[in-house]
Amino acid sequence: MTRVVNVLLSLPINRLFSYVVEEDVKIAIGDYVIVPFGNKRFTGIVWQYGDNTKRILKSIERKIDLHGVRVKLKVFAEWVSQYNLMPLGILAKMIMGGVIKLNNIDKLINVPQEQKEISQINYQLNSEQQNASDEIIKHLNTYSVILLDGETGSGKTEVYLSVIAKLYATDKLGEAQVLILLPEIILTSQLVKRMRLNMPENIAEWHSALTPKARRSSWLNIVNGNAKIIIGARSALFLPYKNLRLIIVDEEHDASFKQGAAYNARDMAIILAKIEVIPIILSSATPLLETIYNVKSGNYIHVRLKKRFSGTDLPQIKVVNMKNSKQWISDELFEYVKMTIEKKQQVMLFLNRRGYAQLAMCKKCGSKISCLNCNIWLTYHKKKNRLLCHHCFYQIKFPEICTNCQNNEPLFLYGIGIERLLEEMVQLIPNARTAIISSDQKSVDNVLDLVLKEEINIIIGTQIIAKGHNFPKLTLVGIINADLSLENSDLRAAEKTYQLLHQVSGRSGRFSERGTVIIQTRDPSSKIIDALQHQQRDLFYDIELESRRKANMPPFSRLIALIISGKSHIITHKASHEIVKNIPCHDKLEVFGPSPAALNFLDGKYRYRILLKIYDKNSLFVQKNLALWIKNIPKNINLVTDVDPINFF
DNA sequence: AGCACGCCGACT
DNA sequence: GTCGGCGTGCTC
Ligand SMILES: [Zn+2]
Ligand SMILES: [Zn+2]
Repeated sequence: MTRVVNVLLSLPINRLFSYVVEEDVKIAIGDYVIVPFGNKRFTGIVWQYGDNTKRILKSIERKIDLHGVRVKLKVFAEWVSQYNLMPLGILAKMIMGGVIKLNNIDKLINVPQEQKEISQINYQLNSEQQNASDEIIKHLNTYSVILLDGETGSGKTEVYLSVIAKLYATDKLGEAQVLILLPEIILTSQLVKRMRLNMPENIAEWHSALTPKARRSSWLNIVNGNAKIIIGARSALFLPYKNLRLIIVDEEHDASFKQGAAYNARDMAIILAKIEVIPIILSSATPLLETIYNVKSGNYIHVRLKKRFSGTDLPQIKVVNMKNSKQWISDELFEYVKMTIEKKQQVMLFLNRRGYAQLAMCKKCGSKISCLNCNIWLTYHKKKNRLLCHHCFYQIKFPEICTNCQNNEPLFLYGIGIERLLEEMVQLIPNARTAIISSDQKSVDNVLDLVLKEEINIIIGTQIIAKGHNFPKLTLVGIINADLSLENSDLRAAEKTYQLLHQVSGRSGRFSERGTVIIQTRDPSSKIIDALQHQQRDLFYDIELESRRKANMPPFSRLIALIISGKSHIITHKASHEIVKNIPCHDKLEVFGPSPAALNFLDGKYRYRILLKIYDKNSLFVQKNLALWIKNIPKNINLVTDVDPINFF
């Protein structure tokens, strides 16, 4: 009898391919194999046993002699694929970590596997850390979600180390592995350095920027169990751990855990913990609203980690009403900046808008210059003297005459971006030494260096300066437009503003004297601003939760967004309606749309959006039936699904 | 994802 | 005439 197996290839295909296993070949589920595919060869994972079909099958070329994928990881991969509506093959690729490739198989299987010694973990806990650690340790033997609720400066790393030490002490086989998931690549190297002091031989780093050699070494050590602590970015979730016993999600509120329409790594980490029946620690000083909701519902365990010297360094928060103001920088902010600089201290100004001006408009005919591919205005960048589209790559030289009416007066520049903010600051304060930290910069290290050397006294940024840095001289933070983040169609806009303020408060004057935060807003009486100003965290969460409850938004429902796009407006519009028509009535499902997407024309394509609201917590009704609903839409229509979306572009 | 196949516009 | 653009379909 010929044996047949179904193999998962690391291609973006949501199906398996059947192969014959030759008589003398030993193959088990989970094995890595090389197979012929088309006129090429590929690596894949034996996913299940198959039946002999009528079709003539090719044979498995050979098995790669490595420890195969465990059943629980397969279950996890299948769940992630189904829930997030992504092809299973993508998960094969992430499991293999870009390491199992045809040209380097021998570098994987012929390496001597020396067993590395496990070093003693050294740590010191203060009483607050000890309490938190004791509380977490109670839950180490089963699936549980623990919120470690504490400030950045409260020494969470020490708590992690103590919990990890306890885990190893109770692990008889000495195989336990711990995954620490971080939101951004830049953060990994800091923590890796810190952890290597403790366990020089047993730390593995994982993220997309590793060199092929480092990647291979980390992957092998994760598979063979030499790596005990794995510090990684989101893709580290899918690696074939030998014996994963604990997951720690650091800064669980961070938006980087979900990238665009892709899976949410923080949420998937919880699923992995559930499948592996292991504990997961979510750590943050400003937890997600959803996390707080789950704490209140008794689903998550709440462990508080208090800061030792809290109270003394809370900044003073001043709210400035900009409602009828014609200026970008209020008199209050100006006075404070001037004062701070005179005292030889540093200022940070935050404005989430790149470029110089939001749009350019003709003074005579009022025509505004927009992108040819997208339905948005072009942003003026003064340094380049160009108008750029922030949603595609379109850009033009700044025109000297209006293309609409040939008027040769200079175009009027409307709105403010960080370049213009910098210019105004320099005009207002002659001895300002400024630097920009913008989200389109590749590295901020040189700027941070200048800040630390005090060669800069005003930092202007679109984002909060790289985490994990302390600036003792930074005593004033100004938020130029607090309303901006509340209006950009983001489910977590209010939360993000709160997080920003919190980080900023922690940043400002952490050491020497009391810092000041100035918030400029057009709506100073809003409840959110009020809760922020008085740092009433519980009040903030209560207000936000109540507004979510009223709007039936998450965590009181779950969302799935469908973005339908195509080059023809009519066909795209028609296809969107067709999809909605195909969705059956269901008492736990509400359908909104189709409506033109917030970006209704992007990159040369018309875009419509359908929003599905699901009231059943665990139902996969949409995931299971979507293929049926979209079966008949034309081939030239593109569909993107965003499960649990956070922004609504 | 690749890669082949095929159909239409524009250029020697 | 044919060269090459990409839209479409298939890979066990
Ligand atoms: Zn004009
Ligand atoms: Zn554009």
